[in-house]
Amino acid sequence: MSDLHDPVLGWYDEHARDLPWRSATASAWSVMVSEFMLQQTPVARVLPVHAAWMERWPTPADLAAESTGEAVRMWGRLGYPRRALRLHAAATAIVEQHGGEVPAAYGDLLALPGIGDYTAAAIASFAFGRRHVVLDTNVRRVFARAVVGTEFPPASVTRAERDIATDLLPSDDAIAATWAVAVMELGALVCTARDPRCDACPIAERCAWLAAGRPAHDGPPRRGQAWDGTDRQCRGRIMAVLRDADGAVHRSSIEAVWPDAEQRERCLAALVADRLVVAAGPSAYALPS
DNA sequence: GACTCGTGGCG
DNA sequence: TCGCCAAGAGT
Repeated sequence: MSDLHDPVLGWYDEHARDLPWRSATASAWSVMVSEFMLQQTPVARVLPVHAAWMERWPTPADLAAESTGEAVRMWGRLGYPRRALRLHAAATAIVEQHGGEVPAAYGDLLALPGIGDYTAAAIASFAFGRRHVVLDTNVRRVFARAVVGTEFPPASVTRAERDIATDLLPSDDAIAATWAVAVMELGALVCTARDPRCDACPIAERCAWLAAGRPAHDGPPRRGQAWDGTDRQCRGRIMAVLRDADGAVHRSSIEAVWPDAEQRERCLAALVADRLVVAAGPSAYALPS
């Protein structure tokens, strides 16, 4: 299995994108901000927001000193704005519990809001060069194809996947960290979900899926995410109104973007419960101050 | 495990 | 056109 290392590492050395959070001078905070923003969000959309964010809040303390509403506003249209809330909460915890420095230990990272197994391993690995299994959707797809021989990984992370990733993880910390980002990059650029570029793949000769003739996914159909008319669409409309306003907005402005009163009120209440929105008077709402 | 939670680009 | 998908986490 370890004969995958050299080709992947060599390919990465030649083809890695020059992303800001990968620069030699990038801070751990920059890496952490990028990981929050990249959760379920493509790199191209993260780039400008990450740059603006780091310009305005170069350290965790800078963000922690701001209101959560400003964090949500700066988050812009990245989606899943609760991530902005969690990033703000994580920055606050870093100031209060870690002297303002992003912790390097996986366990300390995992304890922060908005950080799960993937993000904790990613920050420890990418920002601090530590040896961790970094299992994201890209890595899972690469291993599913190259090692298992299936087009896609299971719906949720399995023990078998973790075992494969653990077996393949180089023993040296620094090499393991590069390996982690290299496999992820291979999944993002070559071993893509749709239309993979096997002709450009450094491990094509060792890929079980390619050797099997690229068999199509046969498991249960992977259900897509409904959107039209959902609460998420409704919440998004409401958040857009509040983001684009200077201060509080009258409820009539919110009513204008979602005709279904029952759903609108339910979503508004949920947004308030989530602390993404606060009531600003009897019939006005705003981002939290 | 199954659901929920935004947004927009691409084939 | 429209379904699929993008460096997941929390409940």
